Amino acid sequence: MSTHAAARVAAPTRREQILKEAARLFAERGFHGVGVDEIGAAVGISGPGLYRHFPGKDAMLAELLVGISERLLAGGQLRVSEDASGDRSPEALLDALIEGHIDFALDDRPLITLHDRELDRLRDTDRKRVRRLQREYVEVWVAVVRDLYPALPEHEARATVHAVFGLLNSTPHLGRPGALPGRTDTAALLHRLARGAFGAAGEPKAV
Amino acid sequence: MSTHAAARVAAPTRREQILKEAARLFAERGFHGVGVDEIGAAVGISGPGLYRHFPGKDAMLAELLVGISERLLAGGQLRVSEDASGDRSPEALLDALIEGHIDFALDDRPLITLHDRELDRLRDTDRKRVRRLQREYVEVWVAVVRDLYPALPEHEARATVHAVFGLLNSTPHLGRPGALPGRTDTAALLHRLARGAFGAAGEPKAV
DNA sequence: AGAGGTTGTTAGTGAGCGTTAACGTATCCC
DNA sequence: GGGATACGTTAACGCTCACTAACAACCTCT
Repeated sequence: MSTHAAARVAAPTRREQILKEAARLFAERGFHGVGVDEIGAAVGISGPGLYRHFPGKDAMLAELLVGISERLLAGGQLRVSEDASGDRSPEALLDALIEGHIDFALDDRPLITLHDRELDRLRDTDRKRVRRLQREYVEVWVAVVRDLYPALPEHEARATVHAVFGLLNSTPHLGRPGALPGRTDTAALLHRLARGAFGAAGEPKAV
Repeated sequence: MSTHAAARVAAPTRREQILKEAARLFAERGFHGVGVDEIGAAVGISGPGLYRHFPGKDAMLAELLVGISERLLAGGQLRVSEDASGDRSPEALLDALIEGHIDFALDDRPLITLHDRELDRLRDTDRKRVRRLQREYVEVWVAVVRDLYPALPEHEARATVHAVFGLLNSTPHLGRPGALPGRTDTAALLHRLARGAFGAAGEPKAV
């Protein structure tokens, strides 16, 4: 709307630059471990200039966490709704969810880190909102998993989903940014691992 | 040694009380989010009284993280060395590692949280030491996994181990302390999931 | 040209917090 | 009894850091 910039690659606005750098710094040193001066320096302005774009440091974290949660949920819901006609197999649906989550975990590693690390630094209202979005996202997965493995009790399905999130979100521990042996291979490996875990949950005897 | 106390249940010394409460508080609100006054209050003394037991706040975190890493590594090495005669199957050995890690993840949830969350707050020397211990622990697992699945390339084995750690360490997300549907069942489920993931890593075609 | 909005700047303020100082008290040992 | 030691206390210091105030440069529109 307000930006009549070239429709090309959508030049990153100042706000977006700030959010991106803040995410990186928060992930590296923690919310309390990063000063506003550092965030400003990372985008070329210094210190209190940030307050032209955000009402405070908390607001940056809040916008980051709410944004992540909303995008994750929206992505999951989109993939499920694409299957509204029910023509896809439950396996394919679960694969789609896994693939989407892996894309996210590989492309936005700082955000993944923040997502379960700095949630407690939010104001009550924001924290509740993020938790709600997270819960809804989990429920999307649980529904698909239980569709695929009807014999799996609900609480086990939920615990399994949380555990698989832990597995997929391990990407920040896999070495520094470029150390991965190829994004495609890593994604494929994580996918296999996740499917293996779900399979073990749903078909215990196969172990 | 210095404590000639009753051999009974080993009455917790002040230092141990402090470490336990500090671990809980650090896990709940982050290292920088907790003040020394709070830690003191949690053990019945207030504020600077802590400095009779620790040279500083950093030292508490360092002792916690080094302690965790050492216990994890020692536990893993012990389980492997028990098999020095080689009479146990690789499967049983991997199961023993998984079981030990699960016990740890279920019994010391705050420490698990700290373990990968507050590492960067340590002084260089302590951080390097913890990283070294963590790396050695990973290598113990990698050796066992590659023994079980010789066809698995080393970097994939290592990534898989990290991912399974993420899976097992998801216990803090499984609801508040008492909400687990029975410790035994949770442990069994996590064990199945981990074995499923390893199996998928080692036998890709089975998927 | 000049008013107004946007986006910076630097200097300062006030609160929080880790740490130290100075001081009390109980216990142990001779 | 009387030091030494262990373990607390409260008061204060000093630094960091989020945030505000006051001011300046540029862009746009009439």
